[in-house]
Amino acid sequence: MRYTEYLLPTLKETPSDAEVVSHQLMLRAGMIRKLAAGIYNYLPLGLRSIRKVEKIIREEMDRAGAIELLMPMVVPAELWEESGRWDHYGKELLRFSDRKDSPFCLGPTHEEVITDLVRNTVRSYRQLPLNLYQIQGKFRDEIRPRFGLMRGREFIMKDAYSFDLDEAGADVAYEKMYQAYRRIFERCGLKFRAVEADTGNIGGSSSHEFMVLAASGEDAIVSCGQCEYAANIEKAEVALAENRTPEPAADMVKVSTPGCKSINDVSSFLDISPECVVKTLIVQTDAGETLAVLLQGSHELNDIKLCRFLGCNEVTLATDEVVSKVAGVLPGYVGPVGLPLRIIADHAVRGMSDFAVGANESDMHCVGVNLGRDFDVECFADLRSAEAGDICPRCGGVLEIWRGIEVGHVFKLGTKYSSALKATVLDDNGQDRVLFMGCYGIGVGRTVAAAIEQNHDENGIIFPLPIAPFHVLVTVVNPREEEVLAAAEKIYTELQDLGVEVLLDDRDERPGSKFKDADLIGIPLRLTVGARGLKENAVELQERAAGDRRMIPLAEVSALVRDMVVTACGF
RNA sequence: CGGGGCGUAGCGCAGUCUGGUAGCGCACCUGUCUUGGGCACAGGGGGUCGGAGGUUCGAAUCCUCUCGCCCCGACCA
Repeated sequence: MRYTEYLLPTLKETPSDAEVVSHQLMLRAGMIRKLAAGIYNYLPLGLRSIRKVEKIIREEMDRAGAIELLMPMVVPAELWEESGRWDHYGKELLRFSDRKDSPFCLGPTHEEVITDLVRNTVRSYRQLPLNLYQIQGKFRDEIRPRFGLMRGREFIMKDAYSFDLDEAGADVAYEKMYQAYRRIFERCGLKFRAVEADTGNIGGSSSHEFMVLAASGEDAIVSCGQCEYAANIEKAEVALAENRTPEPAADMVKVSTPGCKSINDVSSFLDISPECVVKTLIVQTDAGETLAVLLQGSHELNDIKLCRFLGCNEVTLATDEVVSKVAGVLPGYVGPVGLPLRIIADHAVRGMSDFAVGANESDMHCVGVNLGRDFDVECFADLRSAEAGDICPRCGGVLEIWRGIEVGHVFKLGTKYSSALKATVLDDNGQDRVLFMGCYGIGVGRTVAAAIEQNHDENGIIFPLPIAPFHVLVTVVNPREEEVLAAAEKIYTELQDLGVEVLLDDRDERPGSKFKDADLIGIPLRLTVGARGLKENAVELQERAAGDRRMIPLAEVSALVRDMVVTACGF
């Protein structure tokens, strides 16, 4: 492709409404343009990158035995009513009526449609297992679209749905998808982790998220330095410590702690470590219960674990007013001794003795407090979030914390949709059997955005070769010099004949502008053809990632570049 | 949906408080010049100041309503 015949509108300045780097760079590199909140045009350069990801996905899905189809984006309401989600999905589901006033929605996900298709077309267990996928535009009327392609309202998604006769079959399908996903993100050239995830409200028993590691990621994940264990922080288990309760050595004493409302205040005022303080959090559930949760001072409450433990949907920290009413004191001085509430505690508290707690009196704490002697708790549970340095719950190694961007998610759905929509087949005994399903999603645009989030510098994007819009950029230093232009065009043609995707910057611009644009759009390999090098019969090769430059003889350059491309993405 | 902020040329912004001929940088067009890290000079085009109503001799500026967009929270690929 010749730059002068292409549409590649780069921006020198950063548009003010773009907050995160990937969004800024995609705008500046001329990959996307916004049409409305959360809705984007994919410009030629951006589309090329997206198509690369799609191609890798297709190849790996096909390899794993999945079959591509395409479902409509517009879905009749009756299917959603049948699954019960028409009433439960909320405003994210964009609803509208056709000219006959029949209700429809734009599909934000396609469990209903695929299940309907399968129940109408698959009759026998002999047609199973089946895994159907599509790559399609989705629409979710997000409350708050943001960060460009990272969280748009309209977005491109690969969604796959597996159908099996029984749970064991579904497990096999799940494992195949898990492995396919690993290959997909490896082939994209991304650093990622597959983590155990909370199943959220889609339901189902087991689930993994695929997280592209990036400092700006919205999710925190933990992974073990020694073994394969990795999990979303929402779900990461905390290994049980030895938990022998040391014998109390001190008497409980009330001490004055004026103005000490936080754990840090208390521990530094009393000159003890935060690990010797127990914090008492008053929480309220959506079921209307108010209770106290005890944690070691330095630990963080994990409200998802707490919800799961309590069997409720939501917990919130009680307001100052509520705390005053139930504990008789403002937050900061609440403690378990004499507290007239249900009290549960994190496992770590079980191993503590002679600790400090709030005294349920303003500006007062108690020290030398001990479980069992001074107060009791109803039970112990895993209620805190894992931290860097914690012991791995699987192998005893040390846990690390990373930040990640969720680009893929695999779920075991069980029979939730198949039973709601009565998707059954006959088994070998002629009996109706409800299908076991799995669903598997990848955000295609988000994967490109995450790749940029993970791979950029102050000058622009640094594309991993397998998903770069072009493999190589050939910069013509001065296209007005005939020998220079001719040499560049020769390389351009040679490379194309070798199957290399090349962008020829033949613009009559100053070299500086072209180099700046080259850095911005992040094509991994760059050849600079100028009079200076041609005198030596050579061109300069620069890798965007490493930045170092070397001169390559004209006669060798095309083959060398082809080899580099083949090595990186094996086309 | 709750809280905060912004709409002035394609992009980035000033001007708004204190009403008085709509500006700057970049980009764009023409010409000359220049060509290994966003040249230089000269000339030029481009705006119903988000929209509607109001106050006023006069509104980008003050008032009312409205639309759009961004940021912080709960949701998700």
